[in-house]
Amino acid sequence: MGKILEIYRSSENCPIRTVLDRIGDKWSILVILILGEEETMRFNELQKSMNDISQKMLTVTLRKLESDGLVHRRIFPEIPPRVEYNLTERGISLLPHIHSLSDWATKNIDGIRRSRAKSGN
Amino acid sequence: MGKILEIYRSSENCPIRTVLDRIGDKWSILVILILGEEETMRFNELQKSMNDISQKMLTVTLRKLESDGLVHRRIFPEIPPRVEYNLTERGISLLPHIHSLSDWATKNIDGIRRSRAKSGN
DNA sequence: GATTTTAAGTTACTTTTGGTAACTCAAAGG
DNA sequence: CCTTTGAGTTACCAAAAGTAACTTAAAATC
Repeated sequence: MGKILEIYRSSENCPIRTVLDRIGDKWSILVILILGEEETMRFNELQKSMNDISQKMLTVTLRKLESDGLVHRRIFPEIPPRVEYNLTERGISLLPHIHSLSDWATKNIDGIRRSRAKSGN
Repeated sequence: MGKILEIYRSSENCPIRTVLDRIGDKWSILVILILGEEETMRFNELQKSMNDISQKMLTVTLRKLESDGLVHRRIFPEIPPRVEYNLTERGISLLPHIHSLSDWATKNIDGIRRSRAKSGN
């Protein structure tokens, strides 16, 4: 029995699940990757660059990332409002791991699509 | 504008999203990590080691992983039935990336918990 | 000076995904 | 003949994600 499995069994306090439950949602990883490329972005810029996320889901996603200390939110007291987002130190430290995942995805997507087709999607 | 963002914008065929939409669900990464440690496991062994997944969700998760060619399913024609699961080559090639993510999670969990507490969870 | 535009959200509502509990199947054991 | 066993289904209920319309206050347009 490996170390990871033992941690999992005490599932109350399992770090991996605590973290993955959050960034394992539909949009978080995407936001982190985008902010990793663009440094600083405003709300609408982010939304356009994701191109199919709703305002509500972007708000929810950013608030979660903010509360985990992965993304920083800076409000300018202007009208119309201006809010800028960027990765925190912690968010930046997560980037390479997500990049290695997305590199894997790019390399394996053809094989995966073929598998899905065989099994009737 | 980086390469990744351009790929995202053509979101129909984006490899990263196609893959993450699947393994970004609640249980897939967990199953992959466990099968990475135990080599071969039966359905009920998997369920016990996850400790709070329902039969239905384990079935659904395994079927998706199978159809992506990440997990192999071997049925023994016995009664009561016996079904053994293990990672495929492709599944094994994904393991190190998931491990690096979970190492990050372990290192950062304390800081993340502190952030969450500050923001009122 | 009334109307529209603008950025960054809310709110109320619908649809999809996840979760629970009970049921199935066919043979072996008591 | 009734229960147990492993690997699931099925029918049902709750939670998360998605949609469309609304909000807010100033500045720009008519």
